[in-house]
Amino acid sequence: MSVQERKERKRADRERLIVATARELAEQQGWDAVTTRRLAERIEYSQPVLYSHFRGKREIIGAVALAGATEMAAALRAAGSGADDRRARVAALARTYLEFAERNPAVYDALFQLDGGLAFAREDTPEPLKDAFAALLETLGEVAGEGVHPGLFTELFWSALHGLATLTRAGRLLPEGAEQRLDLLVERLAAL
Amino acid sequence: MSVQERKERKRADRERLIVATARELAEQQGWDAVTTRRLAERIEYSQPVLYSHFRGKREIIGAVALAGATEMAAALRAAGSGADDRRARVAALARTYLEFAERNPAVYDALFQLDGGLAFAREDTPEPLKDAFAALLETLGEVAGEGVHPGLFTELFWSALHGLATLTRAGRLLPEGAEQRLDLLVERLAAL
DNA sequence: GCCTCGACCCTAGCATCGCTAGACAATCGA
DNA sequence: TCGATTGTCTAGCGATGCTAGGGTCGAGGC
Repeated sequence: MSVQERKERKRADRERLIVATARELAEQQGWDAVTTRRLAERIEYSQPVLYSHFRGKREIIGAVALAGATEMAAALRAAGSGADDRRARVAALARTYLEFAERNPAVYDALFQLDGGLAFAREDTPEPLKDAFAALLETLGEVAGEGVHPGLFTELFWSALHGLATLTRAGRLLPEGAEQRLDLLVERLAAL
Repeated sequence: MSVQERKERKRADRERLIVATARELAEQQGWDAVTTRRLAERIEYSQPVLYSHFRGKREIIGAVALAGATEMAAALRAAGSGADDRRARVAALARTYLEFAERNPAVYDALFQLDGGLAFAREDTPEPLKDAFAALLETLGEVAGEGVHPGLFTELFWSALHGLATLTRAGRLLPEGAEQRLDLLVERLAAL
């Protein structure tokens, strides 16, 4: 069985390599540059190998998204840990979210802009995605305010963050006002 | 000169036909289905004709976006006119925005998701885009609150709307809570 | 130690994409 | 009426996602 195991390990390694390479390429040159040919060349295999791991490009994007979600959840949890009062915690959370989006645009796109074939807001939603939302909920749930459903409030706050992230990166909002918009968001939306 | 004029008129007609057809096709089957071949076939001309009007597919998307922006601005202005108090006006504005996004997903994508080669938040931003933002500003500016820059507040509110629109349509948010999220947004963000 | 068989991977190719060159036809001005 | 210009089409280029089919190489039985 050792032979079998070794093979499986190599396969798993290669799959991780594919995902990591796709992410790297996407961050460097954008998702448009992530073609199956280029990706295959970078991992030093032929194209069909990709299709032995994933159904198609969509699934590769989905895999990058899942890996990114795990990372994002961790970052969001780390953000609030240092702060003492709720206001600072919420502000840190929001700032961390926007920073993550800015520093990992390709991953952010894979998560929320592109079609990675992932299910959202459902029973069969992959665990990392649920967990990332849970990370938001942990901090935001306690500033939802009297009689407001924590989940619903988190969805709204998240939407605002998502809007800021995407519009800023697409050049629809100038980066200059970013800090002020963030302050205003926390000030108004959170029930402190 | 009449001959010249007739030609120019025909050209302009055809250009409008291209934009309208692209929009129609995109709304029916999504932007992926809007290929230069299919579009050419629908307008009953060959592909190169498209390139005599537009530099490429990007510009066609941009043209659809501009037409949509004009329409959106009109819808947003009409939204607030009926309401008497500021709260109702803001709520109507937000509802109209989200409805427009839901009913014209392809146009909304052309405006804010896809690359139509348009300049935003700059001097040379096309008039329709500026005007759509101005329509938001007219209603939202007066609920920005004491000492808050109206433009900045509008940007934030817009971001929230944009986040709600895109996340809902992408299946990231369930439509069930839409009404409550909208109410909460208006309640919290606007200084009434 | 050899030989068979199956897992693995690559070459080659398909349909489709955005875009363009060059030939052809129609129309205008002289 | 003829030449030139304008307009349009056919055909094709490179690139895309994806797949079929053949070949290679190593594991396991004798």
